[in-house]
Amino acid sequence: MRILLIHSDHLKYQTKSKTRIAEKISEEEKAGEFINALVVFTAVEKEDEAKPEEIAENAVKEIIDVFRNVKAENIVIYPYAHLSSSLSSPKSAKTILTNIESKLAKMDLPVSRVPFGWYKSFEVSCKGHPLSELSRSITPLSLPKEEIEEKGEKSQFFILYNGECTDPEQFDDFNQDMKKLMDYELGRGESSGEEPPHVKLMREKKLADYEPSADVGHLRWYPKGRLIRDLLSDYVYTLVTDHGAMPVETPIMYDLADDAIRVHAEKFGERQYRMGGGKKDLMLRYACCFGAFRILSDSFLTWKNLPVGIYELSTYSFRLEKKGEVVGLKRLRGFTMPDLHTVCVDLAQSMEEFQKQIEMCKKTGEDLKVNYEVIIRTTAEFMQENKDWINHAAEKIGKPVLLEILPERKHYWVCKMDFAAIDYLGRPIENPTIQMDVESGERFGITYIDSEEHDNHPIILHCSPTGSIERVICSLLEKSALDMKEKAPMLPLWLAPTQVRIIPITERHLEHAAKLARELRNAHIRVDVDERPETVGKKIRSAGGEWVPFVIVIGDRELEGAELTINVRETGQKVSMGLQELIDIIRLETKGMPYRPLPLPMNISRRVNF
RNA sequence: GCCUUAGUGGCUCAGCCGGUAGAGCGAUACCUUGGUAAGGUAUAGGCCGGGGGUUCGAAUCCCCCCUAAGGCUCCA
Repeated sequence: MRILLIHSDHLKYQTKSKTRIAEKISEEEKAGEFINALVVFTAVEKEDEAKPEEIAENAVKEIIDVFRNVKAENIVIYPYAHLSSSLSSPKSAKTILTNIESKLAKMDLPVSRVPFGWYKSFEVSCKGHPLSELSRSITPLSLPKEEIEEKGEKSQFFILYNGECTDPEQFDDFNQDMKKLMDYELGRGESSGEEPPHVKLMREKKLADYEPSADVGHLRWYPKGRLIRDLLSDYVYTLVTDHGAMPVETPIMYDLADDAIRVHAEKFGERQYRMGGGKKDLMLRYACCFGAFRILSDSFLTWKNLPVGIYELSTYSFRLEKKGEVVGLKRLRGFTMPDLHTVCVDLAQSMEEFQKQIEMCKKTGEDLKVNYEVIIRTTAEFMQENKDWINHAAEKIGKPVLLEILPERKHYWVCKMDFAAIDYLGRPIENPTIQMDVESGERFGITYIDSEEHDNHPIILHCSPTGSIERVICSLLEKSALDMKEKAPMLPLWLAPTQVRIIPITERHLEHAAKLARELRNAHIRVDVDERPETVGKKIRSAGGEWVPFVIVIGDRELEGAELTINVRETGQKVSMGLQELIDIIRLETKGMPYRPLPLPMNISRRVNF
């Protein structure tokens, strides 16, 4: 918001004609005169819409401050659009201006407001002393931090284990990761000041890199990284469709003129990308909720349909995170999140579905070989009424779970469960999540017909069974950095860009190498051939650097016999076996996991060095 | 966003109390036809992040900006 403050001897105005957005006024409001008045010319801006309350409060503070300083007798709020080129909607402007007026009136200050949306003539005579002309930009940020945080009491934390609810201070049967998670949640994590290793790894392994020509927190993905993303996408797709969800795809931007969209968007405050462009004020989605809810509210749902899940992978979701918070794959401004929304008839059904989704989230940890620690967050009220259910949820995890109890409901959910991997530096990477949403059904006008033919608003579960794709890759890389202390780091076999590398010793072994490669490729194994004229030692080393799980050297011996010598990265051993045996081993280990072919030239010498 | 630190060939870094721009890896070429984690030789490659200032002279000193990392805070 921009304001221009003029300390005037007098202000006179007269309304002339209405504009399209004029407010209704009484006869006596059509003209006015004020003596010794502080005139506040005010333009409400687009960005103010996110935090109207804070803006009004800050404006009031600023006005009172100047008012007392100049010792005026009146305050006049004067809507004056010409102070800004990025105006808010007239509706928000009226709301904010009225709000400022009533706040000042409540403090018994002599305040008046000139009508909004009229063409007016006016006369103002400025006193001309040093403080008589001031301009200010009002932002929600100028509100001191402590005052924002004052609202709401603090959460309480407990450890849930074996049906017991214990004070974290009293509990000592922790695994290391849970201890780290708890320290972090309770705000007593210590930091070593190191860089998270995944950032170096994602670049070194040519998976992804920063893109300086985009905004902060948007990445470029190289073929190997893109392959891993695609495999993970395939994985989640199969997982959720196996659970009965229906995939959809929805737009990435939404019109803020829709009230439901705007209110849901405001949950994110300033962390949104806004777009102008034409007459519409648009936001970029920060999750798939918007599109999913719009589909659901336009659908005809009956109790017989429910529970029903719709699924979308958000390539991309956008969140305008603070610059200093954006890091590698852990925190981005553009990210890809699997997002499942499950519509349930009531709390009871959503609680039942919730338990199934816990199983699903747990399974992703097993399939990805990532250890999750779990936090259940709930409102005090929900906890009170559903103790057994929460205990049951915690028991499913099979190890101690952190429980956060919030005194009041601050968000759209009453209960959520977060699964976090612990990174190399001992900090959580929040991955899968399940949330029980009691608000959006009503807000988005989503209804279903129950068996008595009444319309009802459903409870909606939000679930991301893996968390964002980027964070999954982040967890995998962080884990491999931890592994590095003890053994050769690697990705799960089904995600390894190259699963088998063949190294021919000399030119005369090339043909045989190519033949083996063809056979492996036909067996749906990602295989490549390092036919560069380098020494065997060097090629072995370079395969090691790429974390290739199986390496086969082809020389005269292999030309003669059927047995191959295979370097197995996992064990660090050289094993002798036939080709079919290798194929069987790989098939067994990647069973049930998605496959995509190698997205790179099979010959190493033809590869681009990104 | 704020505070701290950093930015030098594609990558990792040295040079930084001012005086001709350095190394290793990688790349390219040639030699080597080599059996399990770097074979040899040569060559190319730089607006020293950008802009301004001080100076006879700036990668080096000063100011502003950009980008990155760490911390604060919030999240998937």
